[in-house]
Order: sequence, then structure tokens, then C-alpha cells
Amino acid sequence: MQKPEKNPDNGKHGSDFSAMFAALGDPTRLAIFDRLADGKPRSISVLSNDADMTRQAVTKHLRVLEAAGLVQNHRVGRESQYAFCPEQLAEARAYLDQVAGRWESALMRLKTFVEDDEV
Amino acid sequence: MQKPEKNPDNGKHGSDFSAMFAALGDPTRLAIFDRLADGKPRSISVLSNDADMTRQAVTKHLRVLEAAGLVQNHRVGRESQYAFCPEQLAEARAYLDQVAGRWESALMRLKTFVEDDEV
DNA sequence: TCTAAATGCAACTAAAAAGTTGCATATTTA
DNA sequence: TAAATATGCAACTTTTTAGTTGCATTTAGA
Repeated sequence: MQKPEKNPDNGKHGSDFSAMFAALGDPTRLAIFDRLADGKPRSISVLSNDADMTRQAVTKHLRVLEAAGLVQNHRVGRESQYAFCPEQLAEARAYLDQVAGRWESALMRLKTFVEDDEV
Repeated sequence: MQKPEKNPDNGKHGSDFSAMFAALGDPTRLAIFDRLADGKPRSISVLSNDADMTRQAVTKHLRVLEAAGLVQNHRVGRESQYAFCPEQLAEARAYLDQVAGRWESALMRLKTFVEDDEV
């Protein structure tokens, strides 16, 4: 069987969100993101100190988080500080809320249907 | 520089959540998950019909979602139906809410600090 | 100014993920 | 029962990701 290639449409639902979830989908990155949630910006060196990997690896992770819009970077002196960035987090939450909402609605419709059927 | 290996501790924060985010971090999987949120179980064939890839690829994606606890599977006759599973979604939402809460608290403390300083 | 600290860049390796293909098996249904 | 449908398993290729290493550059400080 060959590659089907059916969908000529694009855009729609949460296809954009997958990149953000992917960014959070690595334990190291999630740990960094979690840590930065206290609002204090931290340099690459500081963030590397308690990671079990090299500074370069941490740098790459930070760039992935930055590309996903989850953290922001700005250079101060010789160091590069990364800080929490709440907008994308809000988007992710809104998306998951929306999915959960659809699920709840579906449940509700089912319940109503069953009740109507029982009368 | 060698592998640092600093952290002998384990567990704590959101390290478990990274697997779930990783499961949602693929566009195909997120699309499937999103689609199943209407509560209707669907067979592998049905889900494969509008994916631009083979049935086997979709099967693998479904197993990843299942391993993450995001969907459930049960065999009916010759077909294998996958259905939405809300528990893990709730966990993800709760986790993101908690992170957002920490961020808000940090903001609040900063605001208070600045105001106190201005008096 | 000379050195140490913080980072960047590029090339590389290794491992995991995504996807395909071919074939076998179970289940409907004509 | 024979054909068609739905799936499973295993081997394989390709692409991406995670991580390291070596070296160059920039900045802070003694």
C-alpha cells in the first residue's frame, strides 16, 4: 500500500498545538519549564548545573522551548537568560478545556438520550 | 565534558506528564485524539481513512495514545475500537493549571513588592 | 591586559520515532 | 465455503531527536 494522501484541506483544530505539546513532551524540557514558572529568569549555566547532561544539550532544549513560545530569551551581559512566557501556556490550557468541553457535551447528550428512552 | 550525572533524586513534579504531552505532541495523534472527543468510538479502519498514511502507521499512533492513557481500546467482533478516555486529559489540565497558578502567584508577589517599595 | 566564565557554532554519533511493506490470522457475509 | 473486511506481527528504511565534543567568541574582573 502506498501513501494515501487524502487530505487536501489544512488548518482547523489543534494541529498547531502539537508543536507546543511536543516541546513539553520531553522530561528535561518539562522540568525546565516547570522550574521557570516561579518567574525568575535563569541563565543557561544555572539551568545546566542540575541537569544530568551537558550545557549544549540544555541549550538545545531551551531553544525548542523558545521556538514553541513557552520561554523567552534575552541576553544580559555575557549571559543568556531564559524566562517563563505565559501566553502559550494559556493557549494550551484553553485548547484542552475546549476538548474537555466537547467531551462533556457528548456525555450530556448521551445521558439525555438514555433518559428520554427510559420514559 | 562527560555526562554530569548529578541528580540522584527522582520523582516529584511533572516528570510523569511529559509522556502524555509527548503523546499529544504529534499532529496525527492530536488530530485523532481531538476527533474522538465527541465520544464516539471508532475502528482503526475508520480512523485510517482520512489520515495520509497507512493503517499500520495509524495503529502505532493509537497504541501510543493508549499507552499514555488518552484513549481506550476494546475489540468488538473483527474490529478494534478506540474511544476517548478523559481521566488523563483531566490530569494534564490540572497540571497546567498548577503551573499557571505558580506563575500568577509569582506575579502577585512581584506586584506587592513593587507597591510596597513605592510607598 | 590576562584570565576565567558564559555562550555560540558545527560536526558528529547514537538512539528513538515515524512510516512502509509483506504476510498471516480472525471474522463477516454473500 | 469462499471472498472480502479488519486487524496483527515482524522486519525494514528513513527521518528526527537527544546528546556529545571540540573550538571559537564575547564579556567580566582581578
